[in-house]
Amino acid sequence: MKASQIPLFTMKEDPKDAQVASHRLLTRAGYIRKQAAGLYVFLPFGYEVFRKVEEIVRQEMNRFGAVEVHLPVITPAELWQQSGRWDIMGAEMMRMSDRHNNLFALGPTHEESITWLAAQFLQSYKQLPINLYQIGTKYRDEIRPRYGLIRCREFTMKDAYSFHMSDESLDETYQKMREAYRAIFERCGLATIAVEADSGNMGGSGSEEFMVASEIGEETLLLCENERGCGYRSNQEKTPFVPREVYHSGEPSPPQLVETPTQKTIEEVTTLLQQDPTLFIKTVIYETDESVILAFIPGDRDLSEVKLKNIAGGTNFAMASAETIRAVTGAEPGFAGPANLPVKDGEKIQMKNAAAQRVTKTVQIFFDHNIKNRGGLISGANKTGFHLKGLTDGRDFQSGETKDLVNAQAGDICPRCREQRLKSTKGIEVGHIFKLGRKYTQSMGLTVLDQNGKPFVPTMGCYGIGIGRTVATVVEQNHDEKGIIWPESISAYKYYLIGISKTAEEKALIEVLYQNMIDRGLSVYYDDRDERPGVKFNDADLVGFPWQVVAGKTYFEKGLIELKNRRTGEKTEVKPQELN
RNA sequence: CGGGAUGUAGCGCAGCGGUAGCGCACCUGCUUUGGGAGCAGGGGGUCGUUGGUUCAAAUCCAAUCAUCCCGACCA
Repeated sequence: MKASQIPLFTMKEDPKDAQVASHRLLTRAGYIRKQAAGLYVFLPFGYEVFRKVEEIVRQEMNRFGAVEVHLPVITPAELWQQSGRWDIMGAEMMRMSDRHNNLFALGPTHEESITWLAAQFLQSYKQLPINLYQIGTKYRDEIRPRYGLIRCREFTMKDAYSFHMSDESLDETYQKMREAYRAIFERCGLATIAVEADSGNMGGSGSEEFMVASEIGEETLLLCENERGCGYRSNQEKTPFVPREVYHSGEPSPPQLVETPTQKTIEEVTTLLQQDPTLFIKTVIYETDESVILAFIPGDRDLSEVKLKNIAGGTNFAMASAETIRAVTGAEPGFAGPANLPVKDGEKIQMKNAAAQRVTKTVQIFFDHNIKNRGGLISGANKTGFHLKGLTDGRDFQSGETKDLVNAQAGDICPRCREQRLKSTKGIEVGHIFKLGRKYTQSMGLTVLDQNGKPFVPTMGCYGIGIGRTVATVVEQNHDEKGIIWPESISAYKYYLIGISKTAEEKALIEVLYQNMIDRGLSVYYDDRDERPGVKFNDADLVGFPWQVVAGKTYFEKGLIELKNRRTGEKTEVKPQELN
């Protein structure tokens, strides 16, 4: 292809709304263009790369036994209502209606759709296992689209869904998908880290995420430290908390009220009372449409919202409003604690919601493992302006069956080997594999007949890769101050041909060289613009094809071209026939 | 949705009550041609939108929309 056929869309200056390397460079080099927040046009080079990634994904999925289909982007509301996600998905799901006022959603994901499809033709255990996938457009009305292709509202995902008669069969496919994912990312030139992950609102049991280590990563990963480590890798959301040192009790004493008129945070109260934050009980209050949730955790640590949400369940999980806090503690926010709490676990209370309607919510109370059987603790007194000292589990409050509620962090003990410390790194999620279980097959009513002729509800797996995000993370990992450095496997073109000619005769010679390369089936982009050499060199570096071919003086004199490796900068003079 | 910031030519920006400007890009011509050329000429903007204040608004005020950054969702 020539510049006169596919123009370059390069820019000299960074667009001001692009913050991260991939967004900046993909825009400047003319691969993508933003049309609205989280909505991007793929320009010719960008679409070429996109299709290369897609093709690698397709090949590997096929190789590992998956079958490609294509599902509609517009999905009828009934499917979502059947699974119960029409309400749960909330504003993230873009909705629309047709001329008959039938409701639809622009599919943010396709579990319902594929399960509906499976129910159309799956009848017998003999048809299982089966793994169906598609490469399709998804719509998610993200609260905050960000970082160019990394977080879009319209994006392309390869999503695969497998159906099985047994957990063993699911496990087998799950392992195959894991291998396929490794192969895909490796072929794309991406270094990924597979970590244990939380399943989020997808439901199901096991799941792993494929992460690309990056400073702009939105996930925190915890890894078992160094070579002696056990290899444990997990998303912080999922990592069980194992404290570095056992939490000890404080001085035993009867409960004592202390005045803390303005001190609300743990930090303020520790300063006032001159006590270690580990002796505090931090109270965190959340609410859902159905319940008010109180969590009690060690004062020096942060609550894991994901863990709490998974334990508590419910819809529209969010921090409790000040009004709710007053309703359950009888005090202003900042003075809540487990002792003298006016409400009990499981109690139903009347309160007003944000729309000032009267609602009934159930109180749920959870204690972290590290509160159990301890004494001499300090916490809010459920009385505005006061805290309580000398609190003891079993006497002043009942921790009952405790939970893991705390976010693990770097420096904590590895929950698997229980020896090494964890270290942390930031990561971008490019792929995610789940063991989904029967959540969708059950709700969508998918059954097949088993060996005994009895109806059986198959179990499911699902496996996703963000195509555009993969492109973006490749750029995050492969660039320098001059531009992008594409791995050969997904570069739009292999060679960037720069002709430097002073006369029409010379230009004609380069044209012949280009034609020869094309005739030999080489992937080459010829910059035939009438620009000065410097302009072309800079654009070649910016768009980042792996090899630059310069045809100039040495070509006219000796018939040799200069071959430059974009990554290493290494230059050699070769005969054109040597290119492949 | 909360907190912060920004909307002026394709891109990056200045102007902050008195006729709309700069650099790059673009068009024409000449000269140039191995790391973002020079000269000369030229085209292009209802100053995000709506309303207000004023003799006069890009500029002041209000509302609204959009975009970006920081927090809760996800490939």
